[in-house]
Amino acid sequence: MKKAATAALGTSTEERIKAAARKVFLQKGYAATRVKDIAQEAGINIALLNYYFRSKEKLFDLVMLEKVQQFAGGLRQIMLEEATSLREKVERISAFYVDLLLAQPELPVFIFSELKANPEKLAGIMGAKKVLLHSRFAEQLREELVAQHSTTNPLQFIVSLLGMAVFPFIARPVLHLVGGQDDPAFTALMQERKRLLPQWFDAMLKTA
Amino acid sequence: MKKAATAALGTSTEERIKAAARKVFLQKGYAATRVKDIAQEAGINIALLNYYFRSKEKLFDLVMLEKVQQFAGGLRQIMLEEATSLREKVERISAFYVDLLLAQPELPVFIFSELKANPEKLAGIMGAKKVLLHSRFAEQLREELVAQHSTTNPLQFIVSLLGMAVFPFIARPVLHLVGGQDDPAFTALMQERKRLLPQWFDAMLKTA
DNA sequence: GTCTATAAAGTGATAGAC
DNA sequence: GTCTATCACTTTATAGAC
Repeated sequence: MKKAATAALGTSTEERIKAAARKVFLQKGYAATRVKDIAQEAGINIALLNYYFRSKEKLFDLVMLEKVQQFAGGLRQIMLEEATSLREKVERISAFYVDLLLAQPELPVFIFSELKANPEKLAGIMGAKKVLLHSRFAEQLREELVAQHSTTNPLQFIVSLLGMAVFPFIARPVLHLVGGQDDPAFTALMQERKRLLPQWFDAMLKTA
Repeated sequence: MKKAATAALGTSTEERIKAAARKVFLQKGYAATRVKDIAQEAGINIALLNYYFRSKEKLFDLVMLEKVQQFAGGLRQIMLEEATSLREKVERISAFYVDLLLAQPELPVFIFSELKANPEKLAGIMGAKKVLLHSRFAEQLREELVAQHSTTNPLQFIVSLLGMAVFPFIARPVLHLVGGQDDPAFTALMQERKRLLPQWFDAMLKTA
């Protein structure tokens, strides 16, 4: 079988290795991951892993970039939208993180833990500065605060919203002490937050 | 100099190693830490480190336990208080985390990252289940929600409050893209949150 | 208590056969 | 493309001198 043909399928060796890398890196982080574990998970050996990706670090960089884009890309897109209202943006951000993180609960700890270990590697995450300060979302927030005669920094609201959306997944091991390991209750709580967060955000805005 | 006399000072060898371990483990996490780095930081060698603490893991366990107690102990104490009002508890929790995490910004990522790597090691963090469900704070929250004719799970509010308090420090590398590395602005923002969080928490409670 | 030297095992990466 | 064998290096821990 030729390279191209194999790669076109969902199960090319290269893709199997990448999938294994995603799983192991997200579970253990870069430093605790052994290349052997990835190879084993992919059903191949270390030599082949290096044949495809040259080194552990290069393979990690691929995964890290992909995960940062998943985590921040959706947020960025929503915050930059020109047409949607402030309220709708908040609803979409809440739903985005609940859905994303129910599917990949390990994502936040992975992202922030590896980001701290390598602050330079992703310097200026997708124009984070612009998004946080000068996105349409930030503008709308400023407008709303002016209308409420509030002088509070809009960043305070953005950080709080993201904290409410993301933190439960970071503290998940603790929350699982209440309700067991598989925990359908946890999922239900998170789903309910799609409704709660926008409602709360509104109320916070009105405390000028 | 005798053991006791030396240990009584703030700079006994044992304490110097522990201090170095705190610094390096918090900065890099368990897996990425090299015992050599700790020894170097303490101005001694690996043999002496093992003479005092037997192994890297045992030394780590000491640090981890200490940090978990710092992080969760203060919260636990506040939440269990019988006398203080709900509002005052929220104020104290907000101030507690702002002060603690301004002094040790690396604490949250360290705690949750290592907790995920070792969920069993700290099974039942200081009676987390009791604190989250049956503390005086949880009771007061339930009472308040009943008064508001709300059926929302009190846990939703607790998780949100902690998220708003802790998350900014987890996302600190990103927030530092706005404002520079030393960033007095970050400190000011966090200080302001001592006032904002209780105010917001009140408003959230009233959205029944 | 503290050090030097070294053991013992692990780890990432490559050479070379098929 | 994929494997086995192996290298070069790191890392934790200990033995033993002082």
